Amino acid sequence: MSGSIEEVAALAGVSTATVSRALRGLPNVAESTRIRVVEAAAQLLYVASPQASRLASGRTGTVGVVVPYVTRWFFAQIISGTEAVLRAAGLDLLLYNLGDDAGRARFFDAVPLRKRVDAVLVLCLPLTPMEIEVLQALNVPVVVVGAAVPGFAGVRIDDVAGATVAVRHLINLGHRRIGLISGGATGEGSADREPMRFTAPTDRRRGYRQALRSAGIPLDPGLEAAGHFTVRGGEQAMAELLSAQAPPTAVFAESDEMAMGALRTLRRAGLRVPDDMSVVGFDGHDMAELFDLTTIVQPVVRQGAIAAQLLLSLLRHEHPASTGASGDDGGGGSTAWDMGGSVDDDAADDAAGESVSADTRVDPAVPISIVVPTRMHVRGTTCPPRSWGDDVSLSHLARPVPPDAPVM
Amino acid sequence: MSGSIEEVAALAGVSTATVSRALRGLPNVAESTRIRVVEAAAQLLYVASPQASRLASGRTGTVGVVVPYVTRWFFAQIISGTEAVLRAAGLDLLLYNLGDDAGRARFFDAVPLRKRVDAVLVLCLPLTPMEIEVLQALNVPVVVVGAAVPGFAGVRIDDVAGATVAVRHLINLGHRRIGLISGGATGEGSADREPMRFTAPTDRRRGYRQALRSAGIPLDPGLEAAGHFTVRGGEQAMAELLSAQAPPTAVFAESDEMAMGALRTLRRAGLRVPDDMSVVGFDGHDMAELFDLTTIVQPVVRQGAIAAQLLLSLLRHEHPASTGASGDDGGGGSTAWDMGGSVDDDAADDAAGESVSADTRVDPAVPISIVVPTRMHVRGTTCPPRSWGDDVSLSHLARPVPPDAPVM
DNA sequence: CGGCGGCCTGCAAGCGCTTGCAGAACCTGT
DNA sequence: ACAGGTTCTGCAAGCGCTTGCAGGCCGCCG
Repeated sequence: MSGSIEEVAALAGVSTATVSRALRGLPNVAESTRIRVVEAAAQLLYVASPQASRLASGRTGTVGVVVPYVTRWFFAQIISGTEAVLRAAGLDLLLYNLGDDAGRARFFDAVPLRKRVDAVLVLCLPLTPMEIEVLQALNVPVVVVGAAVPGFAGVRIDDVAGATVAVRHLINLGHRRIGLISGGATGEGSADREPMRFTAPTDRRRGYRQALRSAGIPLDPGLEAAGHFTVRGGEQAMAELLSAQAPPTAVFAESDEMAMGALRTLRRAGLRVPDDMSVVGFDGHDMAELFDLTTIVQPVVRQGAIAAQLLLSLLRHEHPASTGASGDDGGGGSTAWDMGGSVDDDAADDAAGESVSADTRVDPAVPISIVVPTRMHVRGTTCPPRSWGDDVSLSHLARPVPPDAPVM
Repeated sequence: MSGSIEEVAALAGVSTATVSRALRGLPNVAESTRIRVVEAAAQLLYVASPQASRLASGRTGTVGVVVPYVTRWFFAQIISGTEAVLRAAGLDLLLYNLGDDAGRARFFDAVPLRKRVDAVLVLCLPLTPMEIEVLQALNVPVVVVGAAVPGFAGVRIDDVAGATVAVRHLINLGHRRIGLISGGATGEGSADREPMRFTAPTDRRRGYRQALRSAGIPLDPGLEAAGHFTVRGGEQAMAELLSAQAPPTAVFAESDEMAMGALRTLRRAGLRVPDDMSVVGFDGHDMAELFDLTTIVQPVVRQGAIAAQLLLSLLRHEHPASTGASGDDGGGGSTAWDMGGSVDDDAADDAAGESVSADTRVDPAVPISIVVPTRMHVRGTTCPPRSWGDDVSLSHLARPVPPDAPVM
């Protein structure tokens, strides 16, 4: 097909070694030479063969991205942010779509990543010890988005805090009977559970409970309904809550999709939102706006971008040994950064911006963990309970909490 | 890292050439030898270096997938179908997310695919002649999904027919003033138009008009509103239609997302659906069910899968020369297959199943074009017009058409 | 029994780059 | 003017596979 490095070398009157160095911008090439080489390359429309470079250099120039389902809004968003950053850095992205439990097992059995990637990005999977081991055996940097996995660097939000803010919002509106629509695994062993076992549901449930507790509202197991982490799951959970003998006046759904399902059930039941029932979601799904849904917005595209940047920085600082925990500092914790708002963004996103600079690492042995902030977007699905006073019996127990009070 | 082919060769007591052949399942290896080699490889956990194979063989084992936006439901679905098939075939998928016009230009300028892929899959982009040329210069098979591009093989639905079915449904319900919510480019030159210029809007509009015409209903430009191919676009277009002096009693939206936007506008305007206004969408979006939206469902994941299979078959039959049009048969048309329902599916999907077998090609010189069927899913957003008879003046013009009459 | 065609296997020449090492050319300071 | 640096550049040895070609070994036909 198109020319090889030798032709360029010949045309520029230098050796292939010099062409290679010049084109890659290595420092030890005279500027005049570089210009000659670049021009020759341009003239021949030369593009280096990635296969050859990879073989010779031992770098694959590729990052593996492991995702539960590409089709889910959330993951597609993250991939989009990741792709932009990786491409800008000249890296290829190798996509692995798990699909289901079987696919997940197949993936971790076959480890199709061996010799194919320089780094791995894992989305939202709370990895099992065995899976962690498999990834570590790859001996490349690993970054996890949307889950905290011991030993691996990560980017995520604080689900507990986000959920707390959501529920506190409802409390402040005057609600006392607040339901939870949870995406957590239902029957522990049953085949009906959410296959990927995301950690978000658990954490968000924790945030829900915590908000209630700290407001002095007793927990009521009858106000917690669980289902799949999907629209349908939300529909069913809401139905379950409605059929309770003392239904809530408001619900917190652990995802926007579940919240949408809940809204549908409510509409079918002839209940009005927010008059009869307030609903809060979580995630900041594109469609949430369409439902005028109050929700906790997390920067999604940006988490993907940050994760990619983190990966790049790990790739640059590639240190021999230590692909996981091996810290000689006490404990095996991780360095956590809470990020305020700030600077530039390659991939445009919803909220404020963060960035990870190249040399921000604290201690190479301790994996970095970046926590990006969420914010509440109050829309039209929340308002004070219909007949404020219904819950008089409880209301004296609740102490109002300012919505922006520190969460923990 | 892990062993090389030589170690396997040594352990199995054969040459590296034999290991290579044995592991790839080439025919000329004695079965006993193959077993020994396979065992040795397993014992050493040997995995061939893709970089080395690729360099030596000249095949990249990679397919480039060019997509307007990964974040759009539709494209994510297609990618999912494609990924499954390609992975099963042992091919890697290199994702190119265009993002916007600038990204598109950048892509076709730099042609980042050169020397990197054995084939290219392009999603829904009506390619310009220049873009076609660029892809042809790659000299690899190209398959286009969701658009008919002369000279390239493709997989798509019949948008005109689908839209016709949708509108005919409304006509049969008794509607005579039927609006169109179009995603077509608004101001031709304006920066406000849909950047990617998909062909779906144009074709679906054509179907809309055709259905009206063949029912003897005169076209009314005042009943056609255009906007972006998004929820917001649908919102605005619906608002435009409502503000007309003689609003329609039903609307056909060119996508489910636009239909959702339309529903929102209607709700806000206090109109009830379907009583005051019937709405039909197009695509079979996951969320459509949530809105109980009547829509034209197209198999999306499956189109991605079929496209991948088509690509595989092109890769297998790789014929020298002819990467595009070069047919010696009269005309430059393409071989079109209309597919009925049938058999197996690697990637599970919505409706019936199709499959492309390896040796179905008619004439290597004429690019294959596969048309998959759509079907209408009638849900709750359509019903007869409120006051049947409002349009008496027009109704005598309309001749009812059975919903399942042949479309063309 | 010689020869011929098949079947397996090994040899070795790449595939097109990268990079350690060494040499050439050019500075610097003394 | 010379030793000791710097800077550039070229040499050539790989990187780990694939594959055309040739050769060895058999079995079988004439």
